[in-house]
Amino acid sequence: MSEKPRQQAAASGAGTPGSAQGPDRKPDDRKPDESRRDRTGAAPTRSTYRHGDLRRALIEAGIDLARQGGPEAVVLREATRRAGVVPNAAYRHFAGRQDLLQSVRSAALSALAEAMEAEIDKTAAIADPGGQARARLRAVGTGYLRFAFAETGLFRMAFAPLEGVRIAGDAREPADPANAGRSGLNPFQLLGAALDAMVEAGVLPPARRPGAEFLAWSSVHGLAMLVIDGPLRGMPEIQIEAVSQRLIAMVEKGL
Amino acid sequence: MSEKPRQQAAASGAGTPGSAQGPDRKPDDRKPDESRRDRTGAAPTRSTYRHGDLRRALIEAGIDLARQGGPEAVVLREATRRAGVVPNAAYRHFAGRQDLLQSVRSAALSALAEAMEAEIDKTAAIADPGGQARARLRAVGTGYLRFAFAETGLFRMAFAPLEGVRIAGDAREPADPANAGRSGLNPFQLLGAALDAMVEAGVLPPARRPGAEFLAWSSVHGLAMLVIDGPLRGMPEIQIEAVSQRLIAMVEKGL
DNA sequence: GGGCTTTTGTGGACAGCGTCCACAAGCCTA
DNA sequence: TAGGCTTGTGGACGCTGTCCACAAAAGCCC
Repeated sequence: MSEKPRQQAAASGAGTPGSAQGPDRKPDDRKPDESRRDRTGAAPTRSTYRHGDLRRALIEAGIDLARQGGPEAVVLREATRRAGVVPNAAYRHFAGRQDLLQSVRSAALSALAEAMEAEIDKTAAIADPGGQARARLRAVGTGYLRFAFAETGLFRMAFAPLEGVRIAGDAREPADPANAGRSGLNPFQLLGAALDAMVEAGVLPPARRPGAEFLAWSSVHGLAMLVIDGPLRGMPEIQIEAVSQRLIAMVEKGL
Repeated sequence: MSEKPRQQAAASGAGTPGSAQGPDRKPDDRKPDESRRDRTGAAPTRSTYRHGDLRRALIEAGIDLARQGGPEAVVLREATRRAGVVPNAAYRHFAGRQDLLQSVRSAALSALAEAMEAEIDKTAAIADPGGQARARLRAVGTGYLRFAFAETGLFRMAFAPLEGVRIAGDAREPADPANAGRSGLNPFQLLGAALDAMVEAGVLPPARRPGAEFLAWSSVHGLAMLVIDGPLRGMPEIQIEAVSQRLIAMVEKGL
């Protein structure tokens, strides 16, 4: 997993001390980004002074960085480097590093939502409504945990503290599309929807829904955190399914 | 404690751009630290070239920094500045920033354990063993959550990801005294002990203990995280007691 | 089309950070 | 008293985020 947090002064300067790519940085070595096509419809001109969609490129670079090093690996200068652009160019699209981070966070949250949706999709074939609703809740937990373990960097990015900003928004608030998966729901709304389905299918008493939501949120998120970098680190993935199974039992039995 | 807070790099450089305290840094403005007394037994000499207990001073500065800014606010140079020492001096006591952070983390963990113990102490007066055991578990949860909200910076410090280091150690492992409260137990061991007491008092079936531990860990920790910088941010503290109450009901009813 | 403004990227600079190296001051022991 | 060990100093390096002034491309209007 965490091999090398990448630069950031990390440990030793053993990697690339001075050389890097200092003086030979020319605008010509910029990679031919095709994303600018969609602006003019024509082929890109030879000159690449204008990047085309730098904002998106920076966010994608940030996601890549976050994927393999978490929030602290999202370094503004490195993102611009990958986009083939000078550091200051980022300030035309973001107020600063925090702003970039926030966009990367939204993307990470969206990725989490999609991972959960993928898991939910597998339950579509179940005919029995009650069984389907239960399987859906289980899928929510499984997707959440699987993502946390498979994409630890992105998961941490999704929940990094960031300058007094609320993360995913309350489940009762309208969803920010940037944080949502293809269904338009953010991760926590997906969980709420799963509980709604259980109530509707009659496998969860309505009176128990609020408490169940609370408990499910906390326990799934807490488990992920404890496993990722807490005392439970290194828990075998086989247990994930078992834990998700337990989750639904917990919710149904009430609290 | 801290005589001269100096200035703090904190957020942006917008505060004091240039001046700082450049050339007038003299060894004479170092505060007369009395901690070096215990080395010689005599009064400290006039010369303060030797600090006396720099390691401890740096950790304490780190705790102070973490308390009001979380892990990322623990800046090595600022810690040395507060200790009245040149940045490199830290390297005589710590391998680097990560190493300092780890020590600060241990201290934060210990503070958490002590906060929990303080809450536990309040339950000592209860006569009925079953009631006492239940109150103790409730106290564990309350103490954990209260600390998370009252000392958010330290709490985040306690659980910050740090170079592939396990945090509090497994509950089954021997306790690291540096992480423990006055009872010698770390936060998670305190929870385990509370569950043990419940089993012993006969209010928790032994077969349900493992699952209960899992659930209690995850839900309390997850709740704290979600409230601190997740979608639940800003939850009124009044609810904390209610949540702790729920926690015990949950554990007893099983999962 | 030519000249204007607006957008977007460049170049250079600054302070702060973590870290490394060589050296000096203090203390301890032979 | 001479040497050696520990601990703090001074100076440097490369990295970071951010600010400023300037230049290139694109859009707009006549």
